[in-house]
Amino acid sequence: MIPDNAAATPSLLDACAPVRAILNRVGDKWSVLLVMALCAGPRRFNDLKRAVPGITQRMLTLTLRGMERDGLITREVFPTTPPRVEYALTELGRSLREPVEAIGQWAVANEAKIAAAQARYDAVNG
Amino acid sequence: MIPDNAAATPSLLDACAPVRAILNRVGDKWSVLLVMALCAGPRRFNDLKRAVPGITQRMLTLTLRGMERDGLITREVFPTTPPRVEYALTELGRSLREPVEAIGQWAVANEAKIAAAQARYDAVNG
DNA sequence: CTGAATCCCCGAGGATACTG
DNA sequence: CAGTATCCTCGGGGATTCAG
Repeated sequence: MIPDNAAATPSLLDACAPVRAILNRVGDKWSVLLVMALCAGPRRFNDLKRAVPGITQRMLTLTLRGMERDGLITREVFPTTPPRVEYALTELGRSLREPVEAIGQWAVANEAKIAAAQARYDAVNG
Repeated sequence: MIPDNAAATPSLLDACAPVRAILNRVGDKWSVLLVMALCAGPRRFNDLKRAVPGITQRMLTLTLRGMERDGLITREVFPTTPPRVEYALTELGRSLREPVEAIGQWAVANEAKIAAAQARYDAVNG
């Protein structure tokens, strides 16, 4: 529960509300992997399942649903037999790649520094 | 557990390993709020606790520890009575602000689109 | 004041089986 | 093929208490 003084300091938490919603998706392991998997073009359900090793059907469905709800991907059903469903990034979803890749490049660029810092920290502490 | 065919498709998951480590921190609610709280300058423990409404002592401690281990912040102890500990962003921590703010600006810029997409989705579905 | 330690709960998410 | 339904566990994280 938010304490009583929340109204006195709303700026930080409230201002970040929409940002955090995005961060929850961006920080989500499966979402990021799916965005990357969909960069090349539309893909089918089981195709994505194979492209993202380790994901379960459940999480694939849930993540795709969430991303579709956020308008990041589209879901197109072809009424064939067997059924066929294609997922594709929307313009919005593609535009998300840029800032996400900025984070990714920061991570790659500073990977060594972070590893060194961790090694230093672990050496001093247990 | 990663399935046996992990070795056959290592690129996607493995290439993202360091990135995901960062994303776990960037996507972390408390980490982001702490980075923002520390932007203005060094702050003390209880000062941060007040600045980030809703955070518990436990999570504040754990998050600060993690960020210190990653080399994002420094922890300086002043052997006074009562004890006094100041936390501050490192150069690395400050450099993280840029890509994080890129995400933030994307979120703000596309907030309306996302809300609209969600409203559309919710109108069609339950 | 700055933590460490403890308890506990709840929900994300994995495994499995079933359906249109 | 593309999901849905069900069960279950595992750990993140909140509340509380103790310590230096």
